[in-house]
Amino acid sequence: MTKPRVPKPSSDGTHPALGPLLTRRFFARSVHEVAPELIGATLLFGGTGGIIVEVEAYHHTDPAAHSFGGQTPRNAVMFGPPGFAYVYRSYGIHWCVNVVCEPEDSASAVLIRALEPTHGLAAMRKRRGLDEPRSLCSGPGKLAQALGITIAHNGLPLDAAPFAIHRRPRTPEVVTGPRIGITKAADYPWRYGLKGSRFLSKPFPG
DNA sequence: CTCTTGATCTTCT
DNA sequence: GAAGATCAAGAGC
Repeated sequence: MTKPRVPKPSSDGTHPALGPLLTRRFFARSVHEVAPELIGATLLFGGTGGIIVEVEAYHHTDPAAHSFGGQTPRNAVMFGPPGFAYVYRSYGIHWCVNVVCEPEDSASAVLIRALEPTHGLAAMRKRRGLDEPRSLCSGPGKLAQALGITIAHNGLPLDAAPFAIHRRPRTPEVVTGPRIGITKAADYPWRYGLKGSRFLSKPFPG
C-alpha cells in the first residue's frame, strides 16, 4: 500500500517539476480516455491550483450531459473545438469548470470536480474564506471559487495563460464509480478519482 | 455523524 | 412553474 505522493513546496518555495503542458491534441479524444488520464495532472489558473483528483465524463449521447438536448447559449462552447474551458452556472450560485474533448461539434466534456491544492494556497484560502486545505477544492463549485474561475473565463484555451494543465508525472491508481448529484443516467460509472485521496468531494463507494 | 433547507441562474415544460 | 453536473448552515441523533 503506497500512499499517493503529496508534493510539498521545497525550501525555496518552488514545487516539484511539472510535466509538459497538455495541448489540444490531448483533449481531442474520447472523454472516456481523457477523463481517467486527467487524474494526477496538475491544473493551474493564474498561479493557483493543484493536482486533479476527481473528474466526471459527459458524452453528448449521455442524457445527463448539458449538450444532450442540443446547442443553447449556455453550452455553446461544448460544441466548439477541444482543449477549451466550458464554464457554467450551477444552481444559480456556483461556477463549474469543464474541459471540452473529442472532435469539434462532438459536444463532449470532462467536469473537473476536485483538486488537491498545491499552488497559491494563500490566494485560494482568501477566496474561499477557509484555512483547511481539504475544504478548499473538494467539489466543482468550491474549486472554481478557490481558483477565481467565472463565466468570464468560459471559452478560454486550456493551453494558454491564465490556464495551464500539466501532464501527470506518473500513472496513478484510478478508481471509478457513479457520478454525483445527477438523476439521469445515474448508474453510468463515469466518475474517476485518485485512489486513496483525501481531497475528493465524496468518497467512492466500495 | 446524518438529514433538511435556502440561495437563486438557465433551461425546459 | 419546476428542475438542476452545488454548497453551507442548522437541526437532530
